[in-house]
Formats: sequence, C-alpha cells, structure tokens
Amino acid sequence: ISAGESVKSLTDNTTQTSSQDLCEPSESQPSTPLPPPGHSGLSIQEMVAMSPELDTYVITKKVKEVLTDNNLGQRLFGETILGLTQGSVSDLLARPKPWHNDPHNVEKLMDMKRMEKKAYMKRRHSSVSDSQPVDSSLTTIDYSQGASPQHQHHQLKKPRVVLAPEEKEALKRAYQQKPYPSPKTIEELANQLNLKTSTVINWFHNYRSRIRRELFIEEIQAGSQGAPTESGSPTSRACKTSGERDSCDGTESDGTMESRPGVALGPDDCGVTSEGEGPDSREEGGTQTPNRSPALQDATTSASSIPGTSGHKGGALQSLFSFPETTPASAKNPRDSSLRKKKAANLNNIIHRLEKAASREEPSEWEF
DNA sequence: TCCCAGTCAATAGA
DNA sequence: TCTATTGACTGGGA
Repeated sequence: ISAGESVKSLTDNTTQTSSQDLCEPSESQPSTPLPPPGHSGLSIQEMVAMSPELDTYVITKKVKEVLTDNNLGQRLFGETILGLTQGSVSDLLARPKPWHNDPHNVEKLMDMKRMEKKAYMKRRHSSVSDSQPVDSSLTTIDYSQGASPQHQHHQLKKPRVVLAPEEKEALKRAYQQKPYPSPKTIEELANQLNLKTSTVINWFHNYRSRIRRELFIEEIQAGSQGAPTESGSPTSRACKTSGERDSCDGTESDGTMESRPGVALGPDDCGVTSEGEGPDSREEGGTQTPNRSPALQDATTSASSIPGTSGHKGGALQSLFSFPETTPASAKNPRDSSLRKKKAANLNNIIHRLEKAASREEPSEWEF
C-alpha cells in the first residue's frame, strides 16, 4: 500500500464517520455507500461547522500524532488532502488556528456546497482538455488553488532575502520600541540595515502576526487545561497586544531580545528613538486598538502560566475532546454541557477511526 | 492605505 | 528526505 492510499483511506473514513456521527454520536458504520464529490452529505467540514467551539489545539495535536505514528509526511498529507504545501502544514500543526463559529451557519455551508457542486458539474462538462485525476476526492478548491498567480509568476521570482542575525536583532529591538513603526521609521531602518523598505514592512507584519499566533496557542493551552478563558475565539483578537512577546516563534527565549553587544545597531540606532515614542506609541493613524500597546503585555500573557498537565497524551481516546466543564458555555447551561459532551464523543470517535483507517489497506472513495 | 490572516515556497537543520 | 522557519505575497476588512 502506498502512503498516498493510506492518506486517502484515512481521510475518507473521517468524512464518512463524521457524517454519521452527527446523527448518531455513539455508533456508526462506515460501510454506507459513498456519495459523489460535491455531494450534500455531511463531511468533516460540516461537522466542524456545527461545533461552536472546538479545541483545535488538541485536534491538531492528535492529527500530528496520527501522521507521525503512521509515517505520513506533511508534504503528502498537505498536498493530497488539504491542498496546502508542506510548510503550511508544518505551520498549522505547530500553531493551530482557533475558531469560534455559529452552528446555525451549517445551513449556509450546505448552500455553498450545493453551489460548489453545480460549478463542479459545469466545469466537468465544459472542460475537454483537463484530464482530471482519477482521485475525484480532490475538491474543486484544490483546482482553483493550483492556478494561483504565484505559480504563474514562477519565472519572475526574486531570490529570497535571508536576514542576517544582526539584522533580525536590530529589527526585534526596533519592534520592542515600536511594534507599529511609521513609514519614516521603516525607511530609516531599511537604510541603516541596507534592506528594502518592503522587506522591513514585511518583517514587521510577519513578526506581529506570528507573535499573535503564539499567544493564541498559549491561551488555548491554558484554556484547554481548565482555565476559564475565551480561548480560541476570534473575538479575543481585539484584546491582543502585538508587542508583548519578545520571541516570535517560541523557539527563542525571551531573553534573547536583550540588547546584544557586538550588534552594530543599538536601540538608539534603529531609527526609532528620535520621535518621542513611548512604549505604547503608534505613530500613524491612531486608529488602532489602544490595547495593542506592549505596556499591556503582562495582563495578556498571564494565562500561559498554567502548567502542562494535559492528560490527553497516552490516555484513552475518549478523553481527547473532553471540553472543560468550567468553560462559560457549559457552565451556564447543563444542556450545553451535554451537547458538548456529545460533540466530544463524536470527535473522539473520528480520531479513533482516523487511527484505524491509517493502518488499514483498502482505500475508499470519498472526500475529506 | 494600512493591517491582518492565510498561504506559498526557499532555505536551514535534523 | 523530512520538518521547521520565515520572507514574500494575496485578498479582505476597516
């Protein structure tokens, strides 16, 4: 059996299971005839859409475990199943994205799927030269993504800029002083570091974004361990600060951001000290959320201090998606709690089948 | 126009 | 050869 078949089998069974589990949480049989691509049966996406809150951190962690256990590479999984590159898969697995959604939106989702199916059928009839892969489980989204402009401009690609450690240090110090530098500051930084302004701009965007994600993960981890937080809710985004972390990727200790001897650009050399900025200063606009100030960092990172006592690892599968009873939703309504438990049971079931499917031989034919 | 989330893809490291 | 990192880019929202 090829790894590709394994992946397919794995994901196929996930879909199948999820459709049934939605109706019957406790049991399901995967032998049901498979719907064609673009069908209106419930898939993993729909199941997910019906869950207002999911511990995506735990789910992602489990998926990662399954991939590892079954020797399924990120590239294969990403390209075959998700339509993502290896790097994106790695990023997602390392930093899962939280969500919060309205379960009633499932109706919208079904409508969208119907539209998708129509479009798919239309394309199939009209396209003559496009020899589609036998694996019809690839969704229409996959095809559209394959035609991204990035692929078309392949020949025009610029060489990748690799920032030197000193340059990164200087940028980080500048960031500490001003997470949102003005165009003037950016230009000064670019000049002093001999970089393009676009590179500096991109660096600040990326750094802010990745720090934010790191904080999400911390909150999720804290929340999934019983802390009554609004973990995972995009609404919490507005409460984030961008400058509260020294390290972007979590692999560097916060101490690395201290001013470093031997680096050409000291804090005063970063071009960020000449404009009277305070720790919370943001030069342009002034329309940003005020609590983005680094000065608030302690308040927003305190949730991460909860020790890692997750009982998921090595434990029974049924405990994988045990939603904390202390979360606001379940606390205010016992019915919610029961609902959440049902969902947890469903998800545990899915994971169980994922694992079983990964070790099975026969590929089946359905979409993820 | 700016910021963001999401993603790609080059590169480094294991 | 695999995964992790990260600069660059796109599209959407305000």
